Amino acid sequence: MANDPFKALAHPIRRGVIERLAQGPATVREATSAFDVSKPTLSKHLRVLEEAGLITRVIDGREHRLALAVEPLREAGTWIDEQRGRWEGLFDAVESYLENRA
Amino acid sequence: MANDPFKALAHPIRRGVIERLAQGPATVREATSAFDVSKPTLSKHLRVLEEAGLITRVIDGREHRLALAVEPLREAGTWIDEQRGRWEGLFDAVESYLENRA
DNA sequence: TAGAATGTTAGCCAAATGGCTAATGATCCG
DNA sequence: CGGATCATTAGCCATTTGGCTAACATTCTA
Repeated sequence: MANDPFKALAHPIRRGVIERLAQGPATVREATSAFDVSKPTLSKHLRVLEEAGLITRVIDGREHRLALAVEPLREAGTWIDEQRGRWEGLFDAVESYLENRA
Repeated sequence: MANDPFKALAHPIRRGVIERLAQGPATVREATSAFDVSKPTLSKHLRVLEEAGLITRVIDGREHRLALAVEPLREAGTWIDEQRGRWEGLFDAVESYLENRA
């Protein structure tokens, strides 16, 4: 459990759902109406997001209320920032390495 | 061309290569020696990273010098930050929605 | 020049991914 | 009750992904 969040972000529809949920919680229908694929397909995408821990689900009657879970998103963002930060800390070394290693 | 960077980050080996390159440019061997898979497999992973624009390659004799290309990484990081930022801007609305919608 | 080193291509294969339809479950409402 | 609504499961299929071995191309070096 708590599957790879990067893998979950790999599909455009799933990123679209995240974008929708970032503007506020929503039901499945509200969160997915923008995408032109079948309901079962969307259901699968939601499952992937849920298993990655990126969204939470509360069942309320016949509706499922989805909400963004920021923590895994934060971790993913942090990972990216770290890599970028390290890289940008050694810009001197880079060009010389690429052009002509001593 | 300039394929989906998130998709490229979806595999742990590819993220590992990014981590290695964030510490400085490296040859293929240097960048991949930590991973216990065959050379052709690694070669494929590098191709994915390159097509996503996440790394650059300069061929120098028999060695290929790899370097991180920060720009797509920055864009991915920015996307995540934006979603998180929006979400965190409406924490009041969230709980009421989840618990009891008016 | 022969062999070692670096890396890629070609081709194969099993498993995962992403789509679909049909059917099901559960709930709301007239 | 009975139909409409919201959403999922089950099962199918084509494509993609990620791994492998074998073979090749290039370059360095003893």
